[in-house]
Amino acid sequence: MGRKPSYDNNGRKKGAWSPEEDEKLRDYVLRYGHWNWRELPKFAGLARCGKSCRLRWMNYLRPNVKRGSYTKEEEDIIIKLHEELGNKWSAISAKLPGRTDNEIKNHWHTHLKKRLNQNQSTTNSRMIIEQSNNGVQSVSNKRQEFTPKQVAEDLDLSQPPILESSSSSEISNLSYDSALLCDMMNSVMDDISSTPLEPLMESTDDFWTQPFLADTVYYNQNIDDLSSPLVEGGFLSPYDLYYDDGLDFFYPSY
DNA sequence: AAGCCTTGCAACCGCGTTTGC
DNA sequence: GGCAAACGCGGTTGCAAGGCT
Repeated sequence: MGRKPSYDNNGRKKGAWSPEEDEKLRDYVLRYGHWNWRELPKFAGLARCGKSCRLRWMNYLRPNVKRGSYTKEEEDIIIKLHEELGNKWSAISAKLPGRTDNEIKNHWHTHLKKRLNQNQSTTNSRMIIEQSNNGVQSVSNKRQEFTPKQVAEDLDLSQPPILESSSSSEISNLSYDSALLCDMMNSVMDDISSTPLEPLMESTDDFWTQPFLADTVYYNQNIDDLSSPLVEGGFLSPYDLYYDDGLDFFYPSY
């Protein structure tokens, strides 16, 4: 998948990345970090623009980027966070360890949005059928559209423990409209109420709020494996490296 | 088997924000 | 405060793979 490799007017390569390019970029960033994306490709020996390098690193090469299918828990978190944050994909990805904003955005457009739309249309269809059967139209039934946000608000998703403890008698007291909405979101709600989101989110904050630290940790673990001399690796060091005790990043010394 | 259509996702593009001078 | 460069984000596009006819 992806785009055909091509070159822009400046002779910079566009399109799909080759394994060799990936290797160059990965090795370079693991060695030196992303000190300046614009200049980085020159030093790394890549005929790419900095933006392209950054994107490739962030979405594909970065250590701990999780590939593969989403778990239901992850999908539920995305749905819930999308209700709260809208299309703030980077904010959503910050709560999902190993998932990138681009990946979440793609997954949303190709899977989750579709799934929600199906649930929505199913619910609306059921309402129409039941209305015609009963000949009854309550005020709440007149609502044209049922967005997940409305459901979340109606059912107070911010307090899952209450839902978890809801008894069947309580549910029976809900209005006709709310019951249908409940039905629509049941699968989502079950997971949200039974999955403690906060600990998961808290546990991921440390990693995601310190992405470069994570890179550096990876670097520290693997620097010895990159045994070839820097210049032999096909790229140039932008600076002489040195560590300041107690600091976790590099200082350039031009 | 061949052509067309749909799907999934990598990558690009434009623009707003942040940072440094 | 103003400006330019760099960064980061979100929307959009392009294309390969698989499904369908």
